[in-house]
Amino acid sequence: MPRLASTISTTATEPSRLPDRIYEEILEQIVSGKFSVGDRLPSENQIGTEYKVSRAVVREALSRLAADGVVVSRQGAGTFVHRIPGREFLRLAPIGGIADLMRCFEFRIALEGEAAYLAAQRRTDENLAAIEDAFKRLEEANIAGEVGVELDISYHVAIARASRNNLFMQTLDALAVHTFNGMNITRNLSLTSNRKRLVLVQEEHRRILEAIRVGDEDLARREMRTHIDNARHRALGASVEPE
Amino acid sequence: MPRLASTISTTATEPSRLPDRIYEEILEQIVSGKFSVGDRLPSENQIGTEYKVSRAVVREALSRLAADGVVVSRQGAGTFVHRIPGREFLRLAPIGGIADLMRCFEFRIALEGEAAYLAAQRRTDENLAAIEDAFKRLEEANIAGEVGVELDISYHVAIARASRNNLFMQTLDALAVHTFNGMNITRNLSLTSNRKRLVLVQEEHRRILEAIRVGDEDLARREMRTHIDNARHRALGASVEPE
DNA sequence: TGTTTTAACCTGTCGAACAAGTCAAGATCT
DNA sequence: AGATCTTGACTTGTTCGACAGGTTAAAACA
Repeated sequence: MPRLASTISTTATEPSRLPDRIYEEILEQIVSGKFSVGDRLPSENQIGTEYKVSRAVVREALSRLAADGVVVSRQGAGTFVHRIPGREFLRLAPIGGIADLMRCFEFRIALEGEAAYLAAQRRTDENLAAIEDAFKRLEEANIAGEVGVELDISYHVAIARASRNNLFMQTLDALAVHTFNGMNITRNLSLTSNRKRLVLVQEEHRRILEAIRVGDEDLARREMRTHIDNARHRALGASVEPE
Repeated sequence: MPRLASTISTTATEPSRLPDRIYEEILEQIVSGKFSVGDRLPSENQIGTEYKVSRAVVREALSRLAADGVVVSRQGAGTFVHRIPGREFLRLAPIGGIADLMRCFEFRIALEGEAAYLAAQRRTDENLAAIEDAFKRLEEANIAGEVGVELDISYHVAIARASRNNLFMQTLDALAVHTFNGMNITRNLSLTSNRKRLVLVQEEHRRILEAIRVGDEDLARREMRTHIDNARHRALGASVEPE
């Protein structure tokens, strides 16, 4: 049975009420993987001793975690981990052939279009810097003549992150293999058949980035949807017509 | 200054822990309009006296309401109403509080809007019949004064199915499980008190259904997005601007 | 060996006490 | 007379101890 850490975090953003601190400490321990679903937490008295707070404070924190569905308490037995937030809520079945790939593009148009909209609305300077960094790395891969699929994914993930809604991030993660295949096709073909195409793709990336930079939400959404729709056509043009 | 009601609800579905009961009682009072934003609640001791519970129980309940953003407590001054959620909030019993609920709504607007678009484009006669069946069942539940979360989900799932893209289905299915896992379904009864709202929601459902029937893709998307956005506002209600 | 009992431990609740903070009324100053 | 300061009552935040009700594993019993 893992023990909770024995000191309260001293980061500058910690809340001022003790129950709020203990809530976040315990939550962090659970999210970071120290406990699995079904594991029993230390007793209220033990937590109070470790963190040098009274049992009432611990109870408030645990009460909130219970309300969040993260733990369940059973009188006499203890408090158990019930659900770990932030863990992936979605696992997608493996895709089949071309038709599935097309469906994946279609899904990404909805998902990433909206993520770009929210990114334009909410991005922080850090978020923007991460997108710019990914864009720059893509630029370098283009110049070096490398495929850069993973860099392309990084660019898209940075935008999903800037949406500041983890559901978008997690869904994109679940789509990773599907996304990889789609990007792999389009970037390989662009490399081998037409360098002009890479320039075009990067221009689309640049347009999305600019819309997010200036905070034009509708434009960001539109540019992202167009970009993925174009990618769909690029992949489609390279393959046999689907059923 | 209005006083809280002096008895604990005796409905069959009340939670078993006292702090949970007090939480719901106070929340119900706030949602039902007994307090306005900025109003001060009775003191902890007063609430404890009225409900015949100890102050520790009251504190746990208020701590949760504070975490939901519904109240703010100032040491020495009292506890004040900060935000009044809509009635829908009572039903949804957000896991992780208001912020998580908002993220979920946001995500659904993106995905279900697009699913409705594709459903309008692609639905078969069978798909349409399934949506109509779900709609009819919702109608019957409304007439009978029952509220079926599962029926509502069924309606939305039937539309996602008509998109004929399994990624939408899988994702919304996972989201429903994620949202309702551990959800407190005990507040369904609160919804029966507002028939006007049920009529309004069902009209929105009907509009989506019609758009899908006639194959108007953009209208279907728009109506679905509006429907979920409205649901968001019904849940979150009027509020003081967040920090 | 299977069943029952028991003791240690756990969460749920209560109540008292003290610390820190708020705020309005009264006292004091200009 | 108006502005400022002081004070006391009240409030929330936290600690502590006690008891009630429940769990569970070990010990006792048949």
